[in-house]
Amino acid sequence: MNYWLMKSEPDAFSIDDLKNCPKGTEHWDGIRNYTARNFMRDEMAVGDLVLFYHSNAKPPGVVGIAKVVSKPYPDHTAFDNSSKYFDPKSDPDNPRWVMVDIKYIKKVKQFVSLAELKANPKLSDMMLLTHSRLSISKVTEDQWEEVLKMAQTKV
DNA sequence: GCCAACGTTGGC
DNA sequence: GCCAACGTTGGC
Repeated sequence: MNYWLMKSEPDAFSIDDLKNCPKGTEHWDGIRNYTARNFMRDEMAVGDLVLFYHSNAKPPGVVGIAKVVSKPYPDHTAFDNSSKYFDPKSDPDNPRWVMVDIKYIKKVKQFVSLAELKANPKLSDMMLLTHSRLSISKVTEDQWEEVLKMAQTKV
């Protein structure tokens, strides 16, 4: 069991958008960063839990909990030249980019802003804070429990 | 809208 | 393999 934090811009895809998907499940397409891809491809497993984070929001922060519900599989948007995620270098016979399916679990009871995360000394090593531009980051079990405590939420 | 941080690309 | 140029992310 691993824990993750995944960012999404609420203007593009919010926690409510995920909730409103059929079965609360959507594929997490468009990851075009090797570190984030490698996490999905090599380490994510069905059942892993995810902090759903709104980036480019006012204010940014953790808004909900989701779950990984598929193994990694090729990100087909890389092959679609009408997609904004089109990547001509991704060969359908050897896909460069992968995605997983994410399922809505719940919103947090108490929103936890980036400022609050930064202000908590127990979270100073959190990958979100040390790798600020990475859209998928790891969360340790201790960090997970601390963030859920701040969010007054249990899974 | 600005810009710092930083990942990627491509020439050499 | 180095590194300058460039593009993107995302907080503010």
